[in-house]
Amino acid sequence: MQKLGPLDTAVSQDSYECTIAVECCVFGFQENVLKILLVKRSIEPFKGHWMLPGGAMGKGRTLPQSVNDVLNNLTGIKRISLEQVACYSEVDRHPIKRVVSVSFYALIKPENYPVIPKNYISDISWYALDELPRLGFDHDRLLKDALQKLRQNLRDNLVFGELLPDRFTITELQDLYESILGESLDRRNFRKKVLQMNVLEATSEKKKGVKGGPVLYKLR
Amino acid sequence: MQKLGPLDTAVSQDSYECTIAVECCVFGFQENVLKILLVKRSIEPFKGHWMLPGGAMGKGRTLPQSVNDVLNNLTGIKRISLEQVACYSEVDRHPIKRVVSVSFYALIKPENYPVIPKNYISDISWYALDELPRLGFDHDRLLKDALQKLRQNLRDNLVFGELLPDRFTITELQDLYESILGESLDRRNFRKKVLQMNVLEATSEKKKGVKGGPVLYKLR
DNA sequence: TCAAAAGTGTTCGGCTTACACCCATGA
DNA sequence: TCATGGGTGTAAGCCGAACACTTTTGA
Repeated sequence: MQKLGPLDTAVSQDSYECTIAVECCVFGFQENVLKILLVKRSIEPFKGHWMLPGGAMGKGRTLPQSVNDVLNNLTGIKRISLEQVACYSEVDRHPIKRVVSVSFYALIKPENYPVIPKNYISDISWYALDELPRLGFDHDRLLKDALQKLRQNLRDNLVFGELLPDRFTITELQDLYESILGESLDRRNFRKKVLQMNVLEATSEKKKGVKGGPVLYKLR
Repeated sequence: MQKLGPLDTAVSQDSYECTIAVECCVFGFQENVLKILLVKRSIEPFKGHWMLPGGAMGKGRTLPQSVNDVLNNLTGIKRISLEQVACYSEVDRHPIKRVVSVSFYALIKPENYPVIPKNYISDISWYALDELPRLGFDHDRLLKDALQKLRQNLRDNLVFGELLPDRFTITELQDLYESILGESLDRRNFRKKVLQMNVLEATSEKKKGVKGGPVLYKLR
């Protein structure tokens, strides 16, 4: 076993310090499919590769704050809420230096957050999950883990963040669920289930421009 | 919003670096109750306080490796397997310097891992969960989160690590479950459930010295 | 022999699944 | 008017919860 640097988190002066990065899987729902926000790097390493937006934790900033900082600095997205996924510490996960990353996911409505590539990002785009490019670093794995966590949370809780507009039909909600879970669900059973959760409230409006004239719901 | 130190995890030379610590909730099952291994600090800050064993990540070491390093250096425990719980990044969680901690939990048989206080640890002890002292730093919270994760994993998977001896009775297994979950379970339902999971195998032996002569089981 | 723990089966209710027809609306 | 999607109910199977008596063993 390797000799430890510091035995104590409190007092040792010779602590080995290391860059902590945050990486964020920003999920959005667009054209009826679940998408993930990717950015293209214009610098080495992994120049020209698509990847999850990420960057170093700021001094005096917590990890969730840093995710917001990073997103704002790379994509223009501001103040979104996040869920922690996991921490990645393999020594060689970054080709140049040691970086420990903490990954997060977020659920947003793309139409509320116009994105622009900033700083070293040359391109930015929402990708459907089944049309993903190969990602830089170990972000394929990070994305896989985040999606799994999202699915788990969705099954447990019915939290769909702010992926839908304020008023939505049950079919739209079902499309969202199917898109996230990657499986199709029975219409009647789905309706029964979400209605008896008692979190939806029917409005008096109906959705126009679609056959059948479905009732619009809102969150209670 | 605060200016970011580095915008890029890859190239910037001026990255803000910070100590990463690991903290470990080592659970054991002793005298029929779930216990947690605590150590008493002999140095400031929190001198004289009980806390979870923890320490800085080592250079060139992953987080799980570092947990093992730290445990070995503080308690003598070697090579146990770990589950990641969460990452804690509040700026003031350490009174002297900035530390980001990643917490883990582990399940071991205390009789297999004799513990001794080493380095700056003045005392070490297994505590029942309902007799806990107040812990130093934010370890009360870390422990609470770890216990919740352990319970969740237990409900999902039937994984009880190596908390039990090789041969055990179903009642012993049930005692373990009740102790971890903090609730009592119906004997018949519990038996049915674990047996139909098909992970237990009855041996031809019966446990001696206990009334009723229960059959000993082992993991399949 | 008696006290304590082991071992065993059934019933009930709720939840999930599967499934088909009529209605409202836009084209 | 017709094609599309919206809206609805019921039956079957599965799972978890509740519950009592007999058997085995140690004391």
